[in-house]
Amino acid sequence: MKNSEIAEVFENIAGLLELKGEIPFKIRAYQKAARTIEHHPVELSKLVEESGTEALREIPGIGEAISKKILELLDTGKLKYYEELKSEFPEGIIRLMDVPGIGPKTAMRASKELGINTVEELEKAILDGRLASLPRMGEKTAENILRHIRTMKTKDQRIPLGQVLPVVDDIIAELRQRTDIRSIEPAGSLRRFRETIGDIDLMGTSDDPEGTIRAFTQLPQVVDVLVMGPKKASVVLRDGLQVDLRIVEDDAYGALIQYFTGSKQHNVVLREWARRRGLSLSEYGITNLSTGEVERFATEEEFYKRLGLQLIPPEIREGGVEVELAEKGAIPRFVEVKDIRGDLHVHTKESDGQNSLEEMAVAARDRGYEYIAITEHSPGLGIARGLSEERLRSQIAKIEELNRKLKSIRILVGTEVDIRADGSLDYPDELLGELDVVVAAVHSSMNQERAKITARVIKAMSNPHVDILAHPSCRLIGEREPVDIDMEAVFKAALETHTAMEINGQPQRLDLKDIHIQRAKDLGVPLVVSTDAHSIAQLNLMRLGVATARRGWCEARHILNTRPLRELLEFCGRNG
DNA sequence: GCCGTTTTCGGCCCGACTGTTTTCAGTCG
Repeated sequence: MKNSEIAEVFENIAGLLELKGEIPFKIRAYQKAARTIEHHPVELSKLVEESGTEALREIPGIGEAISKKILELLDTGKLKYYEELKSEFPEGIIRLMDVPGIGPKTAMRASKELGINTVEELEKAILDGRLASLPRMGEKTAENILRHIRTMKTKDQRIPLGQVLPVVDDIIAELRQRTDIRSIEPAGSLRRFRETIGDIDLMGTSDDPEGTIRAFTQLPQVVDVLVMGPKKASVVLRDGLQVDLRIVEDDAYGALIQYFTGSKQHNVVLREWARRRGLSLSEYGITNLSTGEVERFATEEEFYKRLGLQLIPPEIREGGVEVELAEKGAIPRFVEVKDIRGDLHVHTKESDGQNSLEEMAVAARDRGYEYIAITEHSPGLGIARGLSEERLRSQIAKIEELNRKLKSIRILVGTEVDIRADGSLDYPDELLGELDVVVAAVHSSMNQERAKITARVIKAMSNPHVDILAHPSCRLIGEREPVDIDMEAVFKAALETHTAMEINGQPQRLDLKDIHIQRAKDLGVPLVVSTDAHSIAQLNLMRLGVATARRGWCEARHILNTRPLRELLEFCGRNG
């Protein structure tokens, strides 16, 4: 049983306990365990297999009772406690609580008194006025719930990060132009670079909050203003995205951005931690519980510092071990975009890219890179104008010529060679041997069963010419599920065959994903961060790839393309 | 149900909003 499935069971148990009216702390314990398991970098089945059943207890938030339940789930695929709990309630009732505005109390009353157990039945009961007749319910509440049901139906809940970033950049640029806003930055899951985003949260400081808020609600891309007060507004953009802007006073900025960056779980852990030390945290500052005195903070750094903690990078604020480590000063400096010395996966016009070879190389040079690998598709990918052997040979010649011309950057001859269904590669070994960098990737037969696709990919990695496995899971966020591959086996093969795993910065890919990156890093698997750019502009996706690496706790030393050219070529088995 | 530089028992994050109530329950982030 996978971690995500185990987490779902505990999430559901928490929901059922809420309906039952259990004490909130028990409910929170299950919720916390679910979150922790969901973000755990190692499959618990592997963990138990390799380190024994006791290893579960080491995970924070997992004690005796929950570890027993995990073992039962791993052994039998079922959990007696969960089955019994489910049987106490009508089927499907916890889904009612997915509707904003419906909590456990309302869900129970609706079910008991009105026989409502699905969202459809709920909608009907609102329309014929039955819901409003319940105690503490009224016309207005019912109407709001109905509105939420309708938006749930039309709106995709979460949007891929990459779609949101350019929108945010635009808004920030316009606000800077039109108002006297001083600092402005995103908070929330956007600042943490989660792979999908719900709403956009922006925070800033300004001498004229009201004027700034007004200008914000009047931006051309705004179609609807939901809330507008003196310090805060919520608007809806043309594409349906909701954006909140909050203007705060300078000396409150630190505590507020900390609070709104989250994650929720991180804040809970941080507040529990502070409470044990006699401090109470809120979005306004830090209260000393014995004196009642409140301290305010202009920056987040000061806020964490007052708690005796390192500044915790937003990317890892998930409510795991980060607070504990920050206390010991044990959070390392994570990789940054400026550490990256080159991009190892880009396309040009020759295959399915938009810019010429020289344009890409010059753009890379202008970014300050030392090297860039041109990695076109191979012939098997006809749809992407994959290069025939002859065309690849002629590209090698062109690159050699360009290398003589452009002095300050080294263009590496590469390929993104297709891994065929049987694990063989789409170019002969002899030709692959002439290249500086060989990136291999799966682009077809993605629904092969687990054992088959795992063996296929490992076979390709075992080819001595292959240096990097690109987008290992092949997922497209919100569009295509990852292939069913044994990632742990792939990582072990990577160690044996000296193959690097790619962290692909394309917004719909972000592949490897955060928890796999963390696991690969812990195992010592070499990693690269690449953009898979199909245009000059996409070279900027490096920031997404790097943020994803940071979510996997990577330092520069874990990332191959932070190394100088000579070391990189050594890894690839070339001598420069 | 979890956890321990106050505790192996008795705590457990904090504040705001909304609509329904006449002082607050329920929900949310």
